[in-house]
Amino acid sequence: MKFWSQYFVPTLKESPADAEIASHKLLVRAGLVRKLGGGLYTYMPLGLRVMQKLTQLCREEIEAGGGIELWMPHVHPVENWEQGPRWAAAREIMFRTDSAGAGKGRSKEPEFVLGPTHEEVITPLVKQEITSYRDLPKNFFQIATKFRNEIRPRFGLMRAREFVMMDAYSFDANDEAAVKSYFAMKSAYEKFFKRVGIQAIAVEADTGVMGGSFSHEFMVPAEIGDDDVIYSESGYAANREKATSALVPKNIADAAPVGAIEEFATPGVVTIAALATAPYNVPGDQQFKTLVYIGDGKPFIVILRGSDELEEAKIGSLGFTVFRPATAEEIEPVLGAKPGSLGAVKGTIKNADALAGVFADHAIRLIGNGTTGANKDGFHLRNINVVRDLAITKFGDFRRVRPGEPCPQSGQPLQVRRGIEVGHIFKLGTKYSEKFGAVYTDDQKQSHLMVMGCFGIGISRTMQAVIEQSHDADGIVWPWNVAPFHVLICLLDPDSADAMNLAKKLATAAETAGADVIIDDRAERPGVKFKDADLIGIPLRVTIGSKGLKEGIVELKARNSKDVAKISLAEIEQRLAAIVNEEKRKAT
RNA sequence: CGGGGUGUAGCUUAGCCUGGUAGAGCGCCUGGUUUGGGACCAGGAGGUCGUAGGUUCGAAUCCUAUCGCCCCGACCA
Repeated sequence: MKFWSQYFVPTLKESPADAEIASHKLLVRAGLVRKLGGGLYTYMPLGLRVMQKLTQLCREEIEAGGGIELWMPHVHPVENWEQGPRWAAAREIMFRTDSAGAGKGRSKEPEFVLGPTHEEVITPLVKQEITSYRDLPKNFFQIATKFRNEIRPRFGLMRAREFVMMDAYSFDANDEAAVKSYFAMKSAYEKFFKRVGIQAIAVEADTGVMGGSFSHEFMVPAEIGDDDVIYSESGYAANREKATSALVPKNIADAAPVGAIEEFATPGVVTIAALATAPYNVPGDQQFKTLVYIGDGKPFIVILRGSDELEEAKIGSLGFTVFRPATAEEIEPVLGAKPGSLGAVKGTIKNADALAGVFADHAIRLIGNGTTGANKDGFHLRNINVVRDLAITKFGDFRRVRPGEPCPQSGQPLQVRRGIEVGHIFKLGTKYSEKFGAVYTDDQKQSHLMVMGCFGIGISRTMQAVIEQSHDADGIVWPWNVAPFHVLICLLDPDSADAMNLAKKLATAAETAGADVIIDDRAERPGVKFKDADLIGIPLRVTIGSKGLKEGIVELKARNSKDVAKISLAEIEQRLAAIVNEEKRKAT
């Protein structure tokens, strides 16, 4: 048991000026964290207790799902990252350092990075240690600090530059086994979030180059979330980056040409909207929108309906390591016109050979014959037929889904809501094992690449997500399993030896039943103690007051209820133990 | 990185527009009265007004630069 007067729970009456959302304010007000700098937080004693509980729950479920815990360095030699597949894409968010600060004296300074995640460490380790199919599958995990130099940290622990994450890495002999590992982890995640006492739904997530449906994010529904979840009543749920709809029928017939291409002057018209108004009157959904990107140094084109938005993440499926929108200066020499008059009609592209490809969204088939830029400033072309006229390399899904479109599984209207990503599971395949040479020998003496998966749970972010999902006007309402303490004994008259003895006796009874107990023995007025008790959100409160003692009772109150039960001194020990046992049972 | 905002005591802030002795509430310390939902009274400590320049007789206030923080966007392995 802990005594509040000797512990450290610095609660605040007022919200800090730099916190905007409820969970961030409560984190600080309840004395769980303090800020050092943007995205950098100290876990105060109470916050650390919550983190430790989350960590232990996570450890138990990941182990039950096949994980083996280890601990890797957070300082990584840069060579590991240079050898890996995503150095170019990841380096921007990595903290970089050298071995000795300034290190001016030496010509060659070893260089290090702080680990944002550990594929580049675990894969070489496994390559070194595992060479036989007999040692597979293996799934290693750690629960440790991660460093990411986020461009914009947000909302306290929600997106921090240093944070705590569980990261697991599975190694399997083949694809089938890797899928098995993947779903074992998915089920471990579901059990973990259930035990935490938080509603987290698995949604399909962007898989980048892998394709298929082998990435899921675990989302906590919340308005302040960073991600949009697209879902339908039928159970379909996907991150907007990944979501599709049944807007375009699967076997839509290609439209026949309606006539010869006609060029027409559109002076000053450089937007979809402008072309949609008089005198042109070409509706957005009859225009071809031509976007130019630079992928790994080469320009490429994406064609969408004028009325659609590009979902940039979906470009990831094209296989470029890094990509970005092209600038007007980069576009003109390739297409021959400035943005606003661009098109992908065969023969109009000034330097078609420079292009890495022309990728078209399926939805342009709905246009059939439409209008697009002429690659000549101030001119557009009409009667452009998708099949006959456009220089398409490949069709794909690149558009951003809109709410109301039919669900790809059930046809019901899609809906959207915000979510906080608290976990992500990913079937990696052989992307890393290839780079690092992680191979094993099978029972036929054949060498094969190991098939990998990687899995993450944001532990510190989950702490805040719990608060975001479970609080009221007075403070936090901790679910039993992650509460920093289960029972708060509110000692209104700490100077009374009888009251103190009773508090200790009840604390012992609750502890014996399996609860963590804190006794508020501060020399504060009752109002202060009650306010603080609600603020820090301990599930069970026992109030020992001199009035009650005269009547021979103490009071029992649950944080998530308004009811106050008066229990006689004769019964209280037993009742308290019984309630603790019941709460433990409910929380599993 | 673009846009916006902001920086005054441990915390929340007023003052800035219109330059002239830096103010309040909370918290803290001392004493007293209180004691079941953030008590009251009296006294007290605590601020180079983010930093550096500049303008001025005089700068928290005006100007410039710079740094930090917050929000929106972009970005997000």
